[in-house]
Amino acid sequence: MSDIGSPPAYPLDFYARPAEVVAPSLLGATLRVVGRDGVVRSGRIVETEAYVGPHDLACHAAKGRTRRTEVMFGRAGHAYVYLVYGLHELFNVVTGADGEAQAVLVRALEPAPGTRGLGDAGRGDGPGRLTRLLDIDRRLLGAPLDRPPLTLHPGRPPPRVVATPRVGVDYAGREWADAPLRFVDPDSAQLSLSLARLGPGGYSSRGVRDPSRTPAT
DNA sequence: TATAGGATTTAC
DNA sequence: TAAATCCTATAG
Repeated sequence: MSDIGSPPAYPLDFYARPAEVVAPSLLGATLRVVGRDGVVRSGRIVETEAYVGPHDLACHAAKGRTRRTEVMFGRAGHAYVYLVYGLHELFNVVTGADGEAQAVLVRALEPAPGTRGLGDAGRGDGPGRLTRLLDIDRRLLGAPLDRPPLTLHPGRPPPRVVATPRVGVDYAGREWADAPLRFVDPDSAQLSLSLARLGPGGYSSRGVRDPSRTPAT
């Protein structure tokens, strides 16, 4: 099998940096999966979130080291996949030094031409949608990202990157709920939430509190 | 053992 | 606006 047309996968030490550094650097990268049916599916990442460790109250590692979060406390560059709401598999990459328990959640990607899911899954604009599209589930928990069936490859970085608060973590308290740890390519049409353009170079995300306004209590 | 709630998506 | 659906964490 030839891999001509795509650069080699990132080495595992690429991920051994802080999550808030790795997360924006993954925008534009290509995530590739060999599905259970042997079909190769891939897409260009356009939205990520950083979960920076046990002190981050939105991070699963804040609950301590459990069987579910065990892989987060391990080596960078491995997959942390878990089930939310009893329905959706969410895909993360472990980052940072050993034991720091950080991860980057991949929230949206643009499907590569020809990439389609097993059923009718054809969209990549959401953390649950993209895993269904690429056939990612917990069978890949702990899998390294530098070899099949799961690989991440350098791609064309977006011209701009916008940071916003993370989605769905209001329970974590204001400090962590408001921290700008979500990174998006604002020029992509495949984001999990739409961005409203404010002006040249200025963006605000729907659902994101405007700092110039008084926060609702 | 029982119960509540979640890094979401979809349908009514 | 609520259901779908199951795993984890916490309480008893």
